[in-house]
Amino acid sequence: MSLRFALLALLTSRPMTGYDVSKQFSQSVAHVWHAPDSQIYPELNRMERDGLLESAVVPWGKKGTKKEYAVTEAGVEAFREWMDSPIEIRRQREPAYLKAAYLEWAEPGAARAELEQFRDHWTEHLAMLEATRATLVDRSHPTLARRLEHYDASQWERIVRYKIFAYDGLIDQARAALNWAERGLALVDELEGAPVD
Amino acid sequence: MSLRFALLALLTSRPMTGYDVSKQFSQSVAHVWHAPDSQIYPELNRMERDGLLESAVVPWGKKGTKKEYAVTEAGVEAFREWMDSPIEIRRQREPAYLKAAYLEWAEPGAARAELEQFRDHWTEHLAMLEATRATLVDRSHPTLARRLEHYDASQWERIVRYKIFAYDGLIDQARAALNWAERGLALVDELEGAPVD
DNA sequence: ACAAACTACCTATCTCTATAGTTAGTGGCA
DNA sequence: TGCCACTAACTATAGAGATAGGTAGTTTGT
Repeated sequence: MSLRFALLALLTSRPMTGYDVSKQFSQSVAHVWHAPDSQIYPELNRMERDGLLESAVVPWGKKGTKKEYAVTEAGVEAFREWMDSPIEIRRQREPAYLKAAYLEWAEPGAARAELEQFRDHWTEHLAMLEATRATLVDRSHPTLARRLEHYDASQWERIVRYKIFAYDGLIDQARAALNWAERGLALVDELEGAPVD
Repeated sequence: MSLRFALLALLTSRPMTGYDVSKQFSQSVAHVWHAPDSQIYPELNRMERDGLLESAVVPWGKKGTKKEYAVTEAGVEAFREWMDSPIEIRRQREPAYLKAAYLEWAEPGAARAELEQFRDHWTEHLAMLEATRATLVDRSHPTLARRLEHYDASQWERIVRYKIFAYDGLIDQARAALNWAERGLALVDELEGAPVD
């Protein structure tokens, strides 16, 4: 159900076509709620059917058209209602930690490769999060900039601080994961002997 | 797909009935990979069909019977193969962080309630993880104790250290989440004014 | 003039998850 | 004897999500 609200969150910044949504999504909301375009298009349709969005057909080139979605009053209301209702707690589901608990079954080389892959993934992810956070701090983030236009300047600080707060949480998680992977690599070296090469 | 391997991991400690699995599961493997019994029973059947498990019918009381599952050679092989293959990276999907990014839409009271609920959940979860970690350190964890029986004492240290390592990672994540929630509550107070009460 | 890359918008299928049941025997106790 | 909690093992169903396609028009470069 969160996908619906992730899309509403994005569309409150400005009306967009499905294609825009699926592109913008991967650069912002997807950092907290990933979804592929094959989920986005049908969900936009359902949201229009449910009255949360309304669409206008916009010409594109000579023959082409595209559909631009805008959030309706009902959509804003639904989003606000979701924001004010308690969050669902997600259950732990982490293949990396599952594997870590049974690492005595793995070949030392495979154990090392896993942890390195995990470390590299989080290193990259962390860099992306920090870069995005920086564009929030200096307000150059395109979606944020568009969003602030609807508000009085007195509200800007408040809006930006919440977004930075969310990224700070993601960055903490990424740092913790990274640090854990490093310790894991040291542990494998200690228990299995340093790699022979 | 990880459920299958989570079950295999648990069943390598000793043969169990479906019921035992679903009970033990919630106290150990579920900390890294949660699943309800309605997923466990059908998956055990499929695993038997695929030759990873074999079952023996055991009498229970006067008329009752139960089915005890044991991991087959093929099951051990499949588990080892999974352990040696690269992990799938999970995509971010965190409703709490999604909401946090748009907290300017929430009523201050609702924002506080969310963060308090999140904090309380992680406080409780952290306590459970730390308690479980302690039973690994002193080797009183029942599943661990049964598992160690199959191994030479020289291997015990190695096996236990990996399990503690996994819990250390989970504990780090829980601490980071908790700390983030506390900072969030302070931020709400700063931006929306302290609660009137 | 043509290809390649990009914009736009889906569809199909399979698996995974969540939620909420059902049926039946066991063991204890009042 | 009846009741209740527990053990045991599912089933049914709907919705979410992953993966892998497809089709058609547009823009840009050669």
